[in-house]
Amino acid sequence: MFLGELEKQVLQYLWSSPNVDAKQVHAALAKQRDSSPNTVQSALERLFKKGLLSREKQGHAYLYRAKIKREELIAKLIDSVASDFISQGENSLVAAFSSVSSDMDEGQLDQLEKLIEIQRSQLKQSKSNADK
Amino acid sequence: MFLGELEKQVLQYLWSSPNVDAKQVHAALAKQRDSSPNTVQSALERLFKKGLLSREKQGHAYLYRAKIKREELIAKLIDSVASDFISQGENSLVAAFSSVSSDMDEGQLDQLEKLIEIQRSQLKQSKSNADK
DNA sequence: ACGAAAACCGATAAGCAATCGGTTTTATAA
DNA sequence: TTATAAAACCGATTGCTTATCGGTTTTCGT
Repeated sequence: MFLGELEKQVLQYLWSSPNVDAKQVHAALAKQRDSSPNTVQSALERLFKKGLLSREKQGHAYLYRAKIKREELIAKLIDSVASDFISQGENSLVAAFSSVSSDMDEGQLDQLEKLIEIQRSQLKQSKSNADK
Repeated sequence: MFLGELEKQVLQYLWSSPNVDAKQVHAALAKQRDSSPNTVQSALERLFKKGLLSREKQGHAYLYRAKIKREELIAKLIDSVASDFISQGENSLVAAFSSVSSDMDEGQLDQLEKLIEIQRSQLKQSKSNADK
């Protein structure tokens, strides 16, 4: 999955302001880039076709929302670039991590361990919910 | 940074067999893809220009080697896709992992924690070396 | 210095994002 | 209900990048 520059900016904006129409997106992006309203429209349509946005008509215009959370998208992107180099069987997410970890210092490793703990407790949580 | 399909295959092969010339790369890739020798040449040149390969003349031909380890490349790719969505100040690698961790199960989290330990001991190692 | 081998150049095709003008569709207000 | 303004949609164009190779130039060894 590849995203162009404008598409990324659109997504960023939609995460911060969900349910906006093309006009509003264009207005918001005016500070960063000088594209015509139609160009922004096209990017929204492209993202919609790619399944990254949902939309709902409101009067004349569609209101767009990101269909995926920022973190989920990043995870997907990571998986897509990493899995090209990771063979079947290897777990690509863990393997990807082992690729990255060599650039980390102690503080970062600490943070990471905290994240793991958080993740563990969330798993416990959803497990007990599943058990009713 | 974006790599095409042939470029990825070339890199993969060079990791498994460093110091080979274009002819050998072409021969090796014949099983996976039906490209002319010149096409493979071009891919090698492109990768060389991108700084991903080094080479050294041996007789008529250059022998190519990957300039970067597989893990390092994956780490770079991850950083490049993730940093687009991560603001200054956030540490993008750790943030990227927080994005990925929600897709992980307990076993993966365990593996991950082991990797962190390994990484920690390597840091200690290089630290004591630095202290002479 | 000759000839074969390999590198390099240039042209072409294909795919995709960005661009935006122009046309069609559509929601509302008269 | 129909006119009209707003927005969606379509199509063409540009620019960038990989893949593709044929053909030419360079280069090394004999």
